[in-house]
Amino acid sequence: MKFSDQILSWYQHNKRELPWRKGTSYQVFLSEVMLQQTQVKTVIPFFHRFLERFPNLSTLANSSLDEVYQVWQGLGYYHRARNMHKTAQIWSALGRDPRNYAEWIALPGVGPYTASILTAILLEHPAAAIDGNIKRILQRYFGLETIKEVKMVAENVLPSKNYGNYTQGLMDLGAMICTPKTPKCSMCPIAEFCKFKQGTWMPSKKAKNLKSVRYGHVYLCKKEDALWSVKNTESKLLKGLWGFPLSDLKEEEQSSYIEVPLTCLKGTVRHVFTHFILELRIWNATSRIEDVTSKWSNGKWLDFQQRKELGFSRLMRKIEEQENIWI
DNA sequence: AACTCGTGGGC
DNA sequence: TGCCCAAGAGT
Repeated sequence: MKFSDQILSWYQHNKRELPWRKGTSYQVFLSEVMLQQTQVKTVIPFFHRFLERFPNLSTLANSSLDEVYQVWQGLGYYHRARNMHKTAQIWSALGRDPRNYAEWIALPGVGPYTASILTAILLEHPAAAIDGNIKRILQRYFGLETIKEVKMVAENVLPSKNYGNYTQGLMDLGAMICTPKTPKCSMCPIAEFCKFKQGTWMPSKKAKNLKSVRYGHVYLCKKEDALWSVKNTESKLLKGLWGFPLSDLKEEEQSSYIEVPLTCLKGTVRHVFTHFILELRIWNATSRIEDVTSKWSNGKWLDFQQRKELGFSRLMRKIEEQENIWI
């Protein structure tokens, strides 16, 4: 049996029931954006929450970007929220669904993978989507090294129909059987001719990435029940989200960034990002309200209830959670 | 072409 | 625990 037929046959009997399968084009699109670099299990609650707030394309297109950030908060990679909002407006103005790969990939936040899989699932046109799962399966099965080889093979093994099911079949196989660590080869429908299973191919080792630490300071100023809060419009990291006044980040530990005698250190917080570790010192800067509010002048006094209505990053929520202890 | 961009699952 | 890495895209 052909490679693609084995995948299709396995998928028919083993597919996962996921909330976006058999959904509208808008729902499938939303799921694909949320799933970029994010596990299915993490996405599911966010997916439902998002649809509750923005049930269809036009409600999203007509919303404000801040509302989108509010619903997206905690999911990470916030440029996705920004691009989704833009794409919704373009798509909504178009008045119909994109008709092919070129129209999909022209949209902000839609790259080669997302454009391919939407073309396959929604249009049933041939398109070789390559994500982490599919790359891993093809590399193992055919013993491939470079991404160039993977792309060629992916095109060559495409079926002649059922492109959506075939692609999702590969994804499910990658997520459930052909996992990165300890794949379940005994349950795999294509183990017989797999070069990895046969032991004739092994993945090349990756250089391990050493995560550097960056240091900074967060300043909490309290007035009655409110904390001085600012929206990040400057740095790309956590852009568009709200938080508390944050110093520039440095490679070395440093004394307080603003030149005032802050003596009331309340604690530290460590937060792990993809490419670095952030360590912040948290200050009670209430005695320096003037300094802080003039340096971060575009802020607001927000109480707990008001902050709940805005998009805060997980990092800032972590700090906020312990506010009562610290202040 | 590397870097940047979040957060949490899972082992 | 610390570490890899997840349905990648933009620059």
